[in-house]
Amino acid sequence: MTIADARPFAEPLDRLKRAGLRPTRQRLALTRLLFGRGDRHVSAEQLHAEAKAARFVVSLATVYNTLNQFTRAGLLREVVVEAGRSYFDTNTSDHHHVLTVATGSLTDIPVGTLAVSGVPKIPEGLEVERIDVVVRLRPRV
Amino acid sequence: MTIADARPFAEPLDRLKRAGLRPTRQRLALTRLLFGRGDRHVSAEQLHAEAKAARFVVSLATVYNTLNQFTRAGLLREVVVEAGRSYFDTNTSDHHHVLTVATGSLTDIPVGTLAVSGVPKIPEGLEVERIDVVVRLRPRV
DNA sequence: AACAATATTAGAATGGATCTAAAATATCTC
DNA sequence: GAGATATTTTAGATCCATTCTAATATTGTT
Ligand SMILES: [Mn+2]
Ligand SMILES: [Mn+2]
Ligand SMILES: [Zn+2]
Ligand SMILES: [Zn+2]
Repeated sequence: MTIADARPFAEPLDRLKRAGLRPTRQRLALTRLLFGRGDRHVSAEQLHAEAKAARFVVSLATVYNTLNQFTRAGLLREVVVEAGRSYFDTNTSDHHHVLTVATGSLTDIPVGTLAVSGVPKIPEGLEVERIDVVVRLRPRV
Repeated sequence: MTIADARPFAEPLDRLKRAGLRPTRQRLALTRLLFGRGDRHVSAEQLHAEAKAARFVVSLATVYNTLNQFTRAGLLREVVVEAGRSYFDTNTSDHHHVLTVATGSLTDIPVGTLAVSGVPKIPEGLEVERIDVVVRLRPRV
């Protein structure tokens, strides 16, 4: 067991500090909710509701600010699955997703499982930032 | 040259009729704009502006209605690349996309070029509806 | 403690998308 | 073609996720 395992919040907070974000009460509470229980895919509204349920009142504006700052700092990844709603993913590794359209539930495909081949030549001056793969599921007919 | 080549609007309109949609003036005009010049990826706002520029005034509500009806009828495919905006794709074949994030421009990857392997087992009662792949490009550092 | 920098917040504003319900148009029946 | 019926179009209202504003609060520094 490493020190990181024993203090699961230490690493994100270190990265926060390195990103120039002060460890405020709000950011600490949201960090605990986000990173306290394994990989998650949450919307801003969901996280806001969770904070309220945990008796930690934080404004929706701060939830959005924090999620966007964390994303810019590389602590989170934004996943867009349908127009008008985005999920924030605590798993920032290079992985892909399965979306059950009917329920809106999003799950990870383990890293290294799914592979993409035959990516076309990229125009001069540009490079691949990321490849997003979403496997969309529907009820079997 | 086949008859379909000579009458490029005939096929979409036939499909429209088969889908139970009356060929109204608005739907005809939008069909011409959508399918008149090769594969396209347009937003509702864009199409609305194009109609206005072509001196065919149509309400934004009708543009949305039409795009959604066409999508349900299989004439168009909806592509979600960023939260808050969706594109309608006149290419309904099984293909993938390259997104230049900085400009928002979306281009097709030719069918058969890009391949996805290692899709995980799908839970009982569900099946793959579609696999969306978006190659996101950024300026080279 | 004093000060400057940064963060939080309520509420307003934005913008894409959908809804409403009344007027217009298309199709059907005779 | 006339009249009846079904569908479509439309302006404007409404929705809803997200961002913005600008006033207040907290944080880090000296
Ligand atoms: Mn964002
Ligand atoms: Mn839609
Ligand atoms: Zn994920
Ligand atoms: Zn396409």
